[in-house]
This record gives sequence, structure tokens and C-alpha cells, in this order.
Amino acid sequence: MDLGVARNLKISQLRLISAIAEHGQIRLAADELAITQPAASRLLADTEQNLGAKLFERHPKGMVPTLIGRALTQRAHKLLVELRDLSRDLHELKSGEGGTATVGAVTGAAVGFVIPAINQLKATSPKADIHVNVEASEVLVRDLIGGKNDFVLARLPPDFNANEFELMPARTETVKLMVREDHPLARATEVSIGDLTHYEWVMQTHRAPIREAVDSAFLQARAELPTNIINTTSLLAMIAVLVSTSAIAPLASEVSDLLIGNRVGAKLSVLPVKRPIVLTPYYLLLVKGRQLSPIANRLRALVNAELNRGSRR
Amino acid sequence: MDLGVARNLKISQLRLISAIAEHGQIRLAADELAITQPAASRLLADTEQNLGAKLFERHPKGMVPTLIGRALTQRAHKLLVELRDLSRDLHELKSGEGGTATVGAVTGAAVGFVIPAINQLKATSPKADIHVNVEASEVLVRDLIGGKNDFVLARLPPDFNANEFELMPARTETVKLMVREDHPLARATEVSIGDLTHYEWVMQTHRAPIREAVDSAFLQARAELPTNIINTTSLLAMIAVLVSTSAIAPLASEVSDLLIGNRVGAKLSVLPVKRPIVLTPYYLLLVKGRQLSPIANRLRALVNAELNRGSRR
DNA sequence: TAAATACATACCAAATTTGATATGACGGAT
DNA sequence: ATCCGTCATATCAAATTTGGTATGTATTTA
Repeated sequence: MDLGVARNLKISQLRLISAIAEHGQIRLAADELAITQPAASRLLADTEQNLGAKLFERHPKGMVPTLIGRALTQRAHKLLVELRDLSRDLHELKSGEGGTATVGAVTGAAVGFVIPAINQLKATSPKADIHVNVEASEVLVRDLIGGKNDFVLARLPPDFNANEFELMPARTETVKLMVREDHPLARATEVSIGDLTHYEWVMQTHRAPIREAVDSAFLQARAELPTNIINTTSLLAMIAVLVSTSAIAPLASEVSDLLIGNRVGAKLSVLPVKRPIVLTPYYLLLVKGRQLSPIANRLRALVNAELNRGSRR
Repeated sequence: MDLGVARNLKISQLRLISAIAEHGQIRLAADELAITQPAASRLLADTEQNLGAKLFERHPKGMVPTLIGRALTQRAHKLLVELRDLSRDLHELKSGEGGTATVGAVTGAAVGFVIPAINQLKATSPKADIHVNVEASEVLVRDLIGGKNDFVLARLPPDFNANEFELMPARTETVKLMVREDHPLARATEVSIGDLTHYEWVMQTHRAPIREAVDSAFLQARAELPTNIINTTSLLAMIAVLVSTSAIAPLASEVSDLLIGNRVGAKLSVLPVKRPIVLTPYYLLLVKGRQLSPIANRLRALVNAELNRGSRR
């Protein structure tokens, strides 16, 4: 991974940047770092030279971040939080604490299989510490490899080696284009993706599989991509936009089915597009050779059973 | 901020840890860092000594992360991504690029005011680059201070200094307890929070304001806290659990209103609790003295207008 | 006008880092 | 038994870092 100018940064520099932004004075920041004011001044100057940018404007009564300084301060803060959490993780793991089951799933799989399995597990073990991550496959698989998820229901991104994983029965996921119930196109008998270019859209940003699947559908239809788009990952925001505008939102079919199904009954409709928009299949993935906690193993077995109950599509 | 053992970490160590985990061999990791294998071996050994933990098990054919090593690898990766993004930010800002409007809002405010304002902005500037962060207040305010959000609709957490902000008209947010439409308690005329201890719950983890408000309501009623809880931040997961179990989910009243209102019409009900569960008021917050981009200023004005249209509560 | 406050620069010395080469230990493959 | 591949250790030297003290500059305050 190319870190650019950040490759030479030091944690002390991040701490200084963050402390100056917080206190507004380098003298106070120096105190926090337990160094003298001249040492802090030089450290800041060195940092600015390394980065090639002025981070703070100097004033008689202290310092104020520049625009770049604000951006850097925000990043520095995130980094420091991450470092603190790294220490905490380390401490907890050394103590033999921290036993949870963490399962990751793409949205459809979360709704269709993971939640039911968790509900079953909770029936017998109501106090089990279960965490559900609903994310894109790339994030899920990377986190699986990185040990953050115990197992995941996700697609296998192309640049990952399938041999590293145990894969369970495949599932195919499709995308439904949602609109509000009284949308101009809600009662259309059939629409082509190309007809939808000039509508408003609300969806995740680029690189989300759903977004790529939608972009791909436009390209395959040789149609222009939409440009009137609100970017958000929040389902809530999407629903709010859908019911108050003529926007279109692409959602996984399991999500769509949940929302407009009898149990929830949201007043949304699915556009009948000529060619279904299909996402690549997803799998229950585990890393070969990795041991799971007993609770994670039980949850995996329950998810597996849920997958096997439904017929293949 | 106390970084614990992480205070002495170096970026080269993070890169090494991440590269070893990725490649499985220290020789290949050394290649990636452009250092010799013995240098990498010593760097790893020094890192393990500093952290007081073994990160990798050595084998004749390479290395495998230990449990602690997996956790560290995941953190290291996050840190490296953050550093890369720091460099990218810096590069973009130096080039005069990167003009967006980023608004943060708690869930109710997002639904009630931000989405409508964005819809209006989009009507005249459909290609404006707008980002919406729906998070807890503490995250939003911290990110506001850190420059990540241009402005936010959030509560002011107690340990923040109100004088740093421009505050706009206050709003009070209440929590509604949601259940599926045919829940045993759905038609109750009145329930006490204490009656709900032994039901299943699905909600965010501790420290989320909604979770704290719910915990507080139980404590004020001198009732036991529920223990049968599924932890998730995903609204989708909550809805899925609600419609398939007898679980209760606390949601902001604006979210609740959106879901069960005429426009969405989800088959959920609100439990009529005797004492309303109230969250602290939230505000439109900006940092004093900070300049916003023109698009961010316009969005703020529109949000302000939305706030002023509704009557005070 | 003098004092106080805040940041900047110069210089110094000790400690640490950084990366190399040379070589050893260990386990697996042939 | 030998060779190969991978990781570990020892040693060295150059460069860099780290933090200090002393002092300077600029602005504000009393």
C-alpha cells in the first residue's frame, strides 16, 4: 500500500497536531506531550516541511488550523483513536477476555439468513454476545481475513484466492429498483434501464457492489449513467428520500422483499425492469484452519441450516 | 489521549505486520518494504518486544498470525488505510480540489430536516456532491470539531464547550419503542417500561444515546435492565428482527414516524409507554469562525428553513 | 513604556534507528 | 544425507532523532 507523504509520519507528530488543534496553543500541546515548547515548535515545523503544507496559522495568542490543517487534524485524531483501540485490543486479548461471535453479511443475506439464525441462537442463549456487520462484500471479506469477522455471508471479490476459504452453498442476489408506491413509473408494466437515466437516484457511492451492478446495467444497455444522485449508505436516508421524491434506490432483493413483504408492508414498489440486475453469488465464507469460539460455531451451524432450508435459485 | 503500548509504534512496524499477514512470509514482506530479510526479522522481533506479545508463529514455510497477531493486523491495516487517505486528502486539498458538503445528523433529524433540505438543494443543483452521515451525537460533534462535518444536527455532549459553536433553534427528540404490528403488546393501552424487561430487544450497543436513554428509563422506573438483546446499529437488521420476533426496538420518533407514517406504512406499532423516553435536545451546530463552501452554506440555509417551518416543541 | 505571552531559531549532545552483510538454526523435500 | 527455503542473530556504521537550553521576535496587555 502506497502511503505517499504519510509514510514518514511519526506518532508523536500526530499527537502534536491533534493536541495543538485541541488546545489552540503549542505551549499547551507541548505540555501534553511532555516536551518543551521549542521542541514542539521544531517538531511541528519538521512535520509541515515533510508534508509540504502549512497546518496552522500562527497568531500572537495561539494557533488556528488552516483548511489543510483541519483535514490533517481529523485524520490524525482517527489514527490516534485507532492506536488507542489497538492497545486496548492487545490488553484484552492478553488477559484472555473478549469472547463474542461476529458475523458479517451483505444486506440480503443479513435479512434472509443471519437474522433468523441469530433469533434461533438467542432463543437458547439469550445473553450471547452477538455482533452483526452489514457491509459490502469487499469490506466483509477483508475483515474476515483480518480476523474481525468470524465468518461472513459475502461474495468473493475477484482478487481473493478461493483456496484460502471454506465455502458453503452459493446464493445469487438480485437488485431491485425501489420507488415510492405512487411514483410515475410504479405501475409501468416494463421499463428499460435506459429510461431511468434522468430520474433522481439515491444509493451508495462507487465501488459498492450494488452501485457497480447498477452502473454495469446502464453500460450494458448502452445508456447514459444517471448524474442526479444522492450518496448515502444509510437505509433510513434512502427510504426518506424515496417516499418524498421521485428518486429510485437499488436494494438487494432480500431487503426489498422484507420492506414490501406482508410483514413490514412499506409503501414502496419495485420497478419491473426488463433485464434483472444480478449481483454475483455470495457464500458462507470461513478462513481455512481458523478456530472459532463455541458461540460462533453454533451460529455458523444455524446460518448453514437456514441456507439449506431454502431451495437453490 | 493515552495510547498505551501503541505510543511507541512506528509506521514501518505497521507496514511490516500488515505485509507479513498478507504475504505469509517475512522475506516477501521485507521485499515490499524494500529492506533485507534480516532487517525485517529484527524489526518484527523489536515490535513484538515493545508490544509484549507474539504476533506470528514461525513455521518452516512461513508465518501465521497468532490470535493477537490477527487483531493487530486488522488494526494495522486500518491505520495504513487511514494514512493513505491522509495523504490523499493532503494532495487533493493542495490541488484546490475536493469540494463537497458533508452534513451530519442524528437519525431523527436526518429524516425530519436534512433529507428534505437535500431534496430541495438537489432540485436546483442536481450534481452537487452531498454526503450525509447518520450517527450518534458524540461522533457527529467530534467530527464537526475535527472538520469532517461542515455542520451537524446533534445534541451537544456534556463535556463539550457550547461557546465553541454557533447553535441554532433547539429540537427535542423522543424515543419510540417499536414492535411488529401483531405483537402481544401492540394493542396495549398503556405499558410501563418495567413490564418490558423480559422481552427481547434489538438496539445499538452501550453509549449510543438511544441505548442510554432506554437504560435510564429502566433505572428511573427502578426496573431491571433487559438482558436478552441483539446488538446492531443496522436499521435493516432491527426491522428484520422486529417483524420476525417479539422483540422491541427503540427508535427516534422521527424514524418511527417515517416508518409507520402514511408514506411508508410499515406494519410496525409503537408501544404506548406511560412516561415518554426523551433524548436531550439537539441543535444545528457549526464551529464558530469556520468558513464553509458555498454549497455547504446553501444546504445549511435550507436545513435552517426546514427547522423554522416546524413549530417549536 | 515595560512586562507578559506565544511562537521560532540555533546549537548541542546523547541516544536511537536504520539497514546492511555475514552467518547460523531449523524443518522439509529429494 | 544433502540441499533448499525460511527465519533468527550478531555485528557494524552511518544517519537520524530527540529533547534540552539559550535566546530572539512579535504582539498584546497593563
